[in-house]
Amino acid sequence: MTVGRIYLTTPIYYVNAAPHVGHAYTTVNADAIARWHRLMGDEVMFLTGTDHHGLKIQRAAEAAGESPQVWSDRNSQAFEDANVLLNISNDDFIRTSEPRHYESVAWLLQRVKDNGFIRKGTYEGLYCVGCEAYYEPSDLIEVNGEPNCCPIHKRPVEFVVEDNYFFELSAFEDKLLAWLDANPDAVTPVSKRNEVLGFIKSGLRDFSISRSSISWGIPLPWDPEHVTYVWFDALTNYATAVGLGRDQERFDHWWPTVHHMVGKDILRFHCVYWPAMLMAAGLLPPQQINVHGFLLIGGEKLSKTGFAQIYPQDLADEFGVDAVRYHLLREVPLGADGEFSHEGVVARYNSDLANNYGNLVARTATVVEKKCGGVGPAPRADSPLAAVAAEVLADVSAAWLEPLPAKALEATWRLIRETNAYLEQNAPWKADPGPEVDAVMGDALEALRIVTVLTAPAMPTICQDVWERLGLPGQVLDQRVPAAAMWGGYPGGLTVTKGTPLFPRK
RNA sequence: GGCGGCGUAGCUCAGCUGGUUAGAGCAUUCGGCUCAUAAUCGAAAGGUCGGCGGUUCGAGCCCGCCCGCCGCUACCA
Repeated sequence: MTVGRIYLTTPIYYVNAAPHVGHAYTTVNADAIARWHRLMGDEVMFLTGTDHHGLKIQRAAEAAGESPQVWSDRNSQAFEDANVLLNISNDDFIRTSEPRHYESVAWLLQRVKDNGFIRKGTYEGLYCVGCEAYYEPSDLIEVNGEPNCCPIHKRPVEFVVEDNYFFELSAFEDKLLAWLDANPDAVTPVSKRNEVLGFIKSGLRDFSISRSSISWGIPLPWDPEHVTYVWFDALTNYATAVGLGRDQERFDHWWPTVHHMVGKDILRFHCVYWPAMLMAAGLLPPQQINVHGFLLIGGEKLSKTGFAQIYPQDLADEFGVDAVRYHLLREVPLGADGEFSHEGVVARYNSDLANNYGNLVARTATVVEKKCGGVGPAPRADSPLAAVAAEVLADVSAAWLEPLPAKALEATWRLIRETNAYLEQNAPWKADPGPEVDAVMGDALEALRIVTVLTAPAMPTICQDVWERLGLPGQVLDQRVPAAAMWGGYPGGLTVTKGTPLFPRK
């Protein structure tokens, strides 16, 4: 299966907090998928970025005595730094405070309004002056016998009526259901798709898209007294980056090949609001939205266990960037929540990386050195490993496209295990140098070559290292699957280098 | 309350439209090997497939009830 062209996104991260493993989880998964598609020869655009608007940012900036622009841009840099650290291959990095985004948001809003899906209305709510925010009655608490108090400021909220513009989400129930019905894979995994369906079927209500009480945001084109409130601002970033309203040709090139990678907390906005907004503008909804769960530490959501936060830099210092990437991709499959622990990282690092992959490279190189004069022989066309490799390639390819990186890596490791067993069975270290030993070692080298191609999206740097140890020229990332992962690609006659352990045991 | 999902070896999980002795990885035990990062290979052990009842020639997979756990139930980024 070839996709041909794909536009991948991560959410834009709110610059209110520093990047942690949760962000890394989403971003690394999206990155590996993007790299897999490049390996397939697909034309790929991969976007990530940061969300700069909203009251929290405005407040935090004020508290710091800075403009929201300066404050948010500085915090945004931390996310760019994290991307560099984690070897993220994004083609663009968007900030919602950029002029291009203001242009695209204004264009989209005007278009939706012209199509008749934005109306003026009044937003009535319980407003806390201290928070400058509205609350739902269920959020309020009782303080000293006084009901309806703000949970933060512990004082009564006020009933306020504010002029707002509303997006007529209610007009899109049928269209959204029809879209999901016609595109069973539009939302993955199925459990999340069901949630979306349930939500839509329960009835959709229009939502407010503007605020006149906030100044840090994008003004509405037809009423500059209001700034855009959340949805049209944040979600539109995906369209901004490919030129919505500014470069029609470019936009048409990439839309709607877009695949969004999002956490389950923002599922509804991406699977209901966003498609409806696009439809309202006469545009097509996203091709796919991949919803993942949360990393848990001791059963608790990462972001809520403040003291227990783990930062990518610390993990990278201890295990190396590629090992961290591998772990994030392999340990918790996309979809459900999963436990993240230091012990878990160590265990998987030792078993998968040090004992299996790293050690296979080491033992193979040593035997080639001792029995083949350090020159890697060519594999046999009819090697028993050839059939395994073919199955693995098929499984791995399918898994990356689901997309389930964890499943893809698990399938890849099968070839590593089979190769270790193959070496055991043939025990080339016992035999005298000759055609038999050459054949076995050629097979092992070929299996390693294939494993390394298939693993490159997950661990680009280590795999390039292995690529060179095998004596192969060029860049592993320049290889193209499936051709480059088919049996028989190792030419033989190349100098094999052992080198130091790729993954020293912990 | 409503809607949805989950509960399978010590741990993390696979098990498509029901069909011979229920699978994988890790962990454990035993044995082999010694090329390798005390890595690796083989074998074994380990499960009343949450419980009860039903449909069926036959159910982990279908139906009903029960127990336990979780998610969503909107303008919070």
